[in-house]
Amino acid sequence: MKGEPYDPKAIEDRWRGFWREKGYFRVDTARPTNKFYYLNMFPYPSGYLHVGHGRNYIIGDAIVRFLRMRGYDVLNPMGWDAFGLPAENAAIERGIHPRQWTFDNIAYAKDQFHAWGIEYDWEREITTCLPDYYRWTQWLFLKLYESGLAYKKRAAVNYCPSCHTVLANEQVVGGECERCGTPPEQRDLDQWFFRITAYADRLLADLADLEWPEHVKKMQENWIGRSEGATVIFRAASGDPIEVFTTRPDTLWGATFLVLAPEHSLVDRLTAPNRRAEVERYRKEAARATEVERASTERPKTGLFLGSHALNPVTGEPIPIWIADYVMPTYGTGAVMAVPAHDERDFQFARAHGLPVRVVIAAPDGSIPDPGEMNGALVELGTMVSSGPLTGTPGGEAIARTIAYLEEQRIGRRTVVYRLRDWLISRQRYWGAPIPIVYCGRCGVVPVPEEELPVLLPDVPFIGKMGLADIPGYADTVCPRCGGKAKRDTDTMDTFVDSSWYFLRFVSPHEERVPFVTEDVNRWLPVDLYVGGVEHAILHLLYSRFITKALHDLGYVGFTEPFKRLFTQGMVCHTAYKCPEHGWLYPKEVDSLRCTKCGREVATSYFAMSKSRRNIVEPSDIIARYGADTERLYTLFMGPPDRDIEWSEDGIRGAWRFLNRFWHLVVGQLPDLAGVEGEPDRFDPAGRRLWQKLHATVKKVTEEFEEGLGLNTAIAAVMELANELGAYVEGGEADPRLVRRVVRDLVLVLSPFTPFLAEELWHRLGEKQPILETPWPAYDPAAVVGEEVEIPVQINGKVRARVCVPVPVASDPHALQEAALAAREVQGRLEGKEVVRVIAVPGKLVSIVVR
RNA sequence: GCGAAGGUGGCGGAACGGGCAGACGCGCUGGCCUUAGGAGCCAGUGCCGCAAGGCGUGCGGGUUCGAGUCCCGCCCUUCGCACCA
Repeated sequence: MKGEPYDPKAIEDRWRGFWREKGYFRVDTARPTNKFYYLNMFPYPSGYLHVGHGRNYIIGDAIVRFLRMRGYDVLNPMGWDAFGLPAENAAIERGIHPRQWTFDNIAYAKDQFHAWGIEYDWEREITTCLPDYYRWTQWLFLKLYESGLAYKKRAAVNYCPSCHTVLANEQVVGGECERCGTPPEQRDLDQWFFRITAYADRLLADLADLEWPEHVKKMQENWIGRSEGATVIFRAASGDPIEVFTTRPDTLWGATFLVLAPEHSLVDRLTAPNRRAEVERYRKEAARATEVERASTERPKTGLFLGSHALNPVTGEPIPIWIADYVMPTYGTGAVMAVPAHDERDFQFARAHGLPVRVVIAAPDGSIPDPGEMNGALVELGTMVSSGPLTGTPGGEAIARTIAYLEEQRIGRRTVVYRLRDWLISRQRYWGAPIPIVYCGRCGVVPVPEEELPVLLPDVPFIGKMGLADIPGYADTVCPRCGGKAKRDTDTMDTFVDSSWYFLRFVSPHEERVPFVTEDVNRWLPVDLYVGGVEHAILHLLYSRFITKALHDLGYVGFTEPFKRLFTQGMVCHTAYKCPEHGWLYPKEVDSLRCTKCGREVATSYFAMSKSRRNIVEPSDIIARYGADTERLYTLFMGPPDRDIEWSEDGIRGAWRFLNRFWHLVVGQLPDLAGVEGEPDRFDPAGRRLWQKLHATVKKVTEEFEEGLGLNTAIAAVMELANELGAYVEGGEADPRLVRRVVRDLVLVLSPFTPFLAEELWHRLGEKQPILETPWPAYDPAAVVGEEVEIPVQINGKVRARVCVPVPVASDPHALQEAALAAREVQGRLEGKEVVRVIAVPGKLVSIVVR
């Protein structure tokens, strides 16, 4: 290859500083004319960012550059989710303070963004671990406290013994601690909760209006888990009322026993004296079983009779009361009425323990099965039988009429139950925002007055795993109300509280009197496009929605949803090597698929990049070899942004080669383009094809940015155009005005993907106005269509010929049909055949059926 | 078990509301250039076949002039949820 070589290092060093100097990524939030709030989920600063993290921000930077060229005032801020356990754990390992570890990482990550050509308005930077931010996290806590949405209660909570702290329900994933994989223990502790359940119905209903991926909405819907049914009151022989929740009140006449969770508060009172020892033993075992064991469907249903009875409120019959660990203490009322004939779990339980089965719903065919013969529950709705006054009620009305009956008889009521639990936010760790509460012997629980915020994290040398309770003197304070001696709450808040409102702070990050200015956030939010990983589908996204709604109800914001449109990008996977003896290996520890330490064969597999699997690719290596533009282009090209993709060394070379070809193509044309002005107006056939391709390409790229975000195909389209331009200039007789126009537009449409290369070539083309001040190229829909189209002709369903016809002919069915039938190739094929039918689809094809 | 997404060349992946399957890129093959190549350039590349032609989008049916795309019945993968009463 002749000519000046493509030197990404020199080019990238030249332009990186330029964009920052020009302040292209700053926006005046006070006076937007055409606002767009683009937001990437902010990173947790845990060491350096790898190319997988890069994907998120590269997608964002490309979109933001596009939007700027389209004339939007784009707010595209960045910050750091800087509190949290990993910082403490890393600090313990390295013997340094979490603050230092965090700020070192932040400094490094900022350099990485800069190297990638990803620019933000760093004057808007938010760091959640700084007092000027967490002061407002504490303010948020106080507002929720004042309105009754933050409360403290003693409850059985998940405690992670490895992380030394309690966890929210959402942070127990598949029965394990979300962070470290340890199964949490149940502990009875006094903890702070946010009353997210008060918003369950709205969190569910408002999903409908969000432009979010369906599966993410579904996950939230499942998590909230609404079910409709009835509460029914049974009365124990002791006189105690036992409330149960059921979605099938119509089966009440078939309830032949009750089952309580072992933790149910009435178990003590309902246990017969002679069964007490056994019951205690069972309860202990249930408490010991992990959540996963207990929730396993495989497990046989164990249970124990308490030795007492309750009355079925509609039949008046005494039925036995059992406890069983398949009944969850936290769902519904923690007690169920068992209807073995019509519920699969109850059926299994009844069969296992010899309990009676009574059929009260007819089978779909109208028959009434013999309970002794049944080998499964009859769960479909059906006509009620043997059900006292409601006997004969058809399945469609059964539930509603039973509820009406229960309400009339005052033995039950319509009830809606949610699976969602209140959000447990206390954490017994150091690196978080202290809970701004004081406990006074005289005044009780006293919130720290707003004007005394922030309650500062004590600045102490970091000596290991500890919470604020371990720091001498921290808890000692005076009561803000009476001035007497008092103790501070020694817990910090879940870091998801920090991130549940940061998108508000970005609009006015330096505001010192309030966390955000209502008028300003109302102008900028909801976020127009929020991009991040699907791993936050429930946690962060649900919490943020809740906090937004709460702030709305308190009058602080005028909107009820934080993120109008959500896009979840896929993860970047890479080969991981595992030696049977030495565990995960770095690629350099593997030679010919054998471990260099022990020579044993290693297992290879693909996983999302992570430090623990030692399969990350470092951006600095890639940038040193190929430049940031190549990494950016490859990252976007290798697959659809919402899907997981596999990083490949060969693939990145493809991107590198394309940029080299493009560079040489454009640089090679520069001498011919000097002084060329004006738009092309007359075309030869090759020129006409190129002209059409140009408009089609601009259209394609524009639409991908505006709609589906299929940036991989947008890049493919740009490559096609570049290839065609190459062929056109090779072909001789090139019109310099056309070449100039195509080169210009190519550089512009490529600029969101490879901004350095684009800016350099743009400059060399003699353009005075930097790319980010230049409008995105327009396309002419008429030119996209072109003047002639090739129409395939099918004979009996197979493509046998192609005809080239002018557009007006192609769009007229009759003319198209005639043109196709007249074509020589077609004629030859039709000889001796009878044409049965001809279908001409304008602009698409002609299909001929022959016999 | 329930729900969602997906299954297309050797690989990553294209294909707007039924209308040319395999765009773009990787890899591979052949050639050119080079002292050299993990560089570059040119050509080829779904499969079978010398060819004409035939076969091809997980499997089996169906609708249609025409199906990767729609319908019915399965299989597999991934991800959620999972004794939720």
